[in-house]
Amino acid sequence: MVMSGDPAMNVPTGLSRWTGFLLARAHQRAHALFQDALAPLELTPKSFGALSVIKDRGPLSQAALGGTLRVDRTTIVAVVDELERAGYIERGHNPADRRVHSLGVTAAGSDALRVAERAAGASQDDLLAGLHPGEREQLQALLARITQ
Amino acid sequence: MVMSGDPAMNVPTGLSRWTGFLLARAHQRAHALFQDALAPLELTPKSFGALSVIKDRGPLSQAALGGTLRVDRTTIVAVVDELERAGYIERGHNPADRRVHSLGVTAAGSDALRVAERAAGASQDDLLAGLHPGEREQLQALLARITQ
DNA sequence: TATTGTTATACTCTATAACTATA
DNA sequence: TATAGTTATAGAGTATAACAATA
Repeated sequence: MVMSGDPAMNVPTGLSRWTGFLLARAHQRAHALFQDALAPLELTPKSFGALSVIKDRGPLSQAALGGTLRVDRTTIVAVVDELERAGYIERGHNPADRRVHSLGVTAAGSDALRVAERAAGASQDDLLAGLHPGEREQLQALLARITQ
Repeated sequence: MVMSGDPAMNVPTGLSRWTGFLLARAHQRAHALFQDALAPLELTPKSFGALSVIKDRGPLSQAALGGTLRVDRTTIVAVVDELERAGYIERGHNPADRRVHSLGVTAAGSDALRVAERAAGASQDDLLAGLHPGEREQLQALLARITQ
């Protein structure tokens, strides 16, 4: 009962059999939608992810944040700078180890995250507009299972 | 009967609800596997895609190739250079319009594509190792439907 | 005037190397 | 010695601008 084929010619016919190409296209679209949805909040998909992790797991170090997001610690610096400049997070001190920055969300960051999550949700609805609720869950579950 | 949740903690918990983040992770993994599989053949995921399109739709112009792959025509130049240098394609002439290059696959390119497709298939099996055949088809079909 | 292919250039993203301050 | 954060730098990847040839 599963339909294969090339429903909308979205991907060059011969390439449509490669999951990698479909993933590339789907990701490209998701990223663009996400980016547009978050832009008014001074957030990028990456900084939104960082803010979300800091809110969930904070206070945590920049190294821990980078490890969670799988981003190099040198790349994390700019992301944290950006979030701090926007007033969404603070670089606190860790009395137990004065090398580390203890990242925590501010009240403004918490508010921004709530708004951003609504915007992200709307962009996700846009991305998944063609799928029924059950199909969205299926896709979500299948993707989770091929993610290393 | 659909299972949601976070089967393997592959994505930071709070982020696992965002399809975009799962797509980013899945694409990142697929790209790495694809790249490794194709490297011995002097092919990248992008040049493999180009070779595949030229084989399927050739002879065609660089502009047409770029349009199909959604890659800027200035970016296509290097991809075509690379494939030509490897001896996989030829830049032919179009008598009807002397501006365009008529791209066609060589015999060596055809052979390389066959080998590359086997390698790509193996890397795809790797990517989808955790999914049953029916689930692979489901994922494929669902991805095709959110691809613009 | 518009289009094809090309080059030069710039911009984004990200990692490596090297530094400091701590441990 | 090793680690956290930082900076400078370099390498991909890709787009914009400008050009020659051709339509």
